[in-house]
Amino acid sequence: MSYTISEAAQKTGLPPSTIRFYDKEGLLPNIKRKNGIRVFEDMDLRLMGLLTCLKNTGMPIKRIRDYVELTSKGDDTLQERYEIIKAQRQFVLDQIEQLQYYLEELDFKDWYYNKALAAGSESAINLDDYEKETGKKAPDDPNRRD
Amino acid sequence: MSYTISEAAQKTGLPPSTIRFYDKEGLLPNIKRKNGIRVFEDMDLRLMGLLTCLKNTGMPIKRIRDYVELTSKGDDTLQERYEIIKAQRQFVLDQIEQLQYYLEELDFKDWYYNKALAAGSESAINLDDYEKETGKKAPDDPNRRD
DNA sequence: TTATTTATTAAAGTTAACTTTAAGTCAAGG
DNA sequence: CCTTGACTTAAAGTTAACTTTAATAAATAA
Repeated sequence: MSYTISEAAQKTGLPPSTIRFYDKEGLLPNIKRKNGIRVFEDMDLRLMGLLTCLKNTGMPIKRIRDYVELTSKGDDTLQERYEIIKAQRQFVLDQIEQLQYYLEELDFKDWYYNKALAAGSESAINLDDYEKETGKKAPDDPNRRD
Repeated sequence: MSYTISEAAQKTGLPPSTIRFYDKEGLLPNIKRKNGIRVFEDMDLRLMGLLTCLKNTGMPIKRIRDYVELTSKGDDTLQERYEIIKAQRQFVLDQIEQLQYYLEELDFKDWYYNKALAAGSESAINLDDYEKETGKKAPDDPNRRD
């Protein structure tokens, strides 16, 4: 199945301008052309899915291009490509861990505002209650007056 | 306890230039000054911790400033601040979910390159093996030739 | 055939979040 | 007192990842 750029945009969720930008940056090698107009195949759409994965997990475009270029060089580059994927996988694991840490900070704030709203004032809050009520340790509260 | 900007930088992990930038952007209200020089208190450092949490979970600086400004307006703004925190908390949950989805794509790639390296070539890979070996569904592979 | 829509390019513009620079001020050690 | 290092500001510069513009060409509908 073949697609125009606007169909590819539809299918991938990327605007046509971004697809052209990625093409120009070398992220989409071997896109076919018919009278100068890009013709996308399913393989291209699947590649864009991988690009989106790498991009949305924080890989810079330069590095994505490196990966794509290695891919087109064939089996000689398997090890190098594997290292890139492994590193990115670990990077995602680290990000999840960090987000889970930040989530705890926000959980505390959620508790804090629930308490404050129930009492009508922040000044009524006893931070020790957080550990008593949730079993979790309260993170440092910016509003605490030392 | 009081700190200079470089001590605050040390403690928060933010460079002094960034702390000054945040101050200028209104993210650090009421920083004390002594002869024009900033004097940071523990409360300020804890606020910076919250800023880092909000920033690193994707909140734009403008919105962080809104939140900080509401905070300094007192109990009248509790509900509004709570909405911001609730939304950010949900945003973090969504991010974690998305990262877990992308992780599956990278898990597949990890499997793929292990197989390819063992066989010495990508062409030897049978994608059906992924589901057989891991019980997980293989995501679309960009290298598949339809 | 003509009009409209969709495609193309190169180049310039945008945005967020800093960072660097330059010129000057303050504080501490010798 | 003088030098050295840390602090100050405003303003300009940087970077990544796009987006917009303008001018043009190809495809599609009437």
